[in-house]
Amino acid sequence: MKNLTKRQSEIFNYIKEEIENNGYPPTRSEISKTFGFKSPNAAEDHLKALKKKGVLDLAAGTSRGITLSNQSSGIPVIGLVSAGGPILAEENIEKTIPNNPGILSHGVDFYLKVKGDSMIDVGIFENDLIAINKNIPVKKGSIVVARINNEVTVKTLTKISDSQVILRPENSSYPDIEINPKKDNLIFEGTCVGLLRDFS
Amino acid sequence: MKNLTKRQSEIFNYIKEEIENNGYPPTRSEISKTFGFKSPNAAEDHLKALKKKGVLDLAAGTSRGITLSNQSSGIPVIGLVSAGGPILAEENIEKTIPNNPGILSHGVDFYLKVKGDSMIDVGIFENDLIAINKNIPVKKGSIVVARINNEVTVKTLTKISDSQVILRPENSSYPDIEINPKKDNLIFEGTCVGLLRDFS
DNA sequence: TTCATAACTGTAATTATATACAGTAATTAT
DNA sequence: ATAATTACTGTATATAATTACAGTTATGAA
Repeated sequence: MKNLTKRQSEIFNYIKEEIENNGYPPTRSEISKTFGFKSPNAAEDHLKALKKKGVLDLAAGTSRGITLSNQSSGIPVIGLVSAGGPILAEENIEKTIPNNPGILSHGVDFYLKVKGDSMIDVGIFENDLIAINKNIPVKKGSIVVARINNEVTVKTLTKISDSQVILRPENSSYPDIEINPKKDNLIFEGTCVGLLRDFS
Repeated sequence: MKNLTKRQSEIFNYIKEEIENNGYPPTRSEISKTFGFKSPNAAEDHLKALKKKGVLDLAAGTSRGITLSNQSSGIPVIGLVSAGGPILAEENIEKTIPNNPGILSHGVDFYLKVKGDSMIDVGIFENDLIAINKNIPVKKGSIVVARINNEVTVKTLTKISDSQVILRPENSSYPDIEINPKKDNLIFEGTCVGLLRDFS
């Protein structure tokens, strides 16, 4: 995603939503009407810019011939997170899978491939994909993706205060993790909103 | 689905595939070209028929204004199965959720909402949705949806022969179920190919 | 037998849509 | 300082697309 401008993001998201809601992409006129453009050419220019940046494709001479490119229509699956850097950095993205609006009650920003057996008591197994929303405020009882001193882990958040955070593995063989957020570097990467398992 | 004719099914499936492949529905001309119609009106007639039968909707005056109706674009979620009758009967369908091609490696014919805790050792919990494919031949080791004397259950198939079938609950508190297919009425409704859990 | 439905051909007209060209103004990169 | 990019207005036009009307032929139901 080659940094869209603010305006380009707005246009792009609108197109995405239209496809989701109507089942087909908007025309230049519809885009113009929505954003108050007085000329359909404003929309045309935006489409060309978005195409140039690789987030969509245009079929020439075709009404509503807008297709979102794979990278932009899919949701990234994060495998192993390399230390440092943001979780959604290119090198962490194992693949992308199609967006599936309407299946889960919350939006999904990315999927995380589960490593280890620390959450088996709540039915989260190795290699399951857990759906993560970055924007839901983390709260007690939620299953969260936390980064503790640059190590990423999935646990149940059982206590959260200024001086102490407790993360519980849902597996009786593992002890709780107690963190002092003033001493340790703790970042919440998101909340688990769903789970996907593929029996292949 | 009010029994489409053979031809109508062909047209309908074509439209479905086009949307999936291109990201937007076909025009009357494109439909006509694909099926060899010499008049775009042949396509128009078909679209009207398909609309009348409730499987799609048409936006007037809108190019490519074809949307698949929910029932036809979604995959049924089966809640409690009433005794007798086919599993996909109207009264068993709790809701439908959007199709999500590309997420699971196998096709999904329906989702079954899990009742009980008999499969928790393999991470299948109450209220999870398990994705079922009706056409994969059941085999040893698969998690299957079986109907035994009209009762529907989800278990691991551990033995299958002419004289004996063993279904194993994945929970040490429950004993294996041994069935004599010659005596008991055993039907395999499908194989579990995936799992979906919504943390709401 | 007659009527409705299905599955088309053929023509035509309105309107929906893509898209080029010529500008303007502000911002950002070189 | 200059060029490129962003974000538009305004006009125009070819063509893409919907959709109505008038038929034909075959099939199955009332």
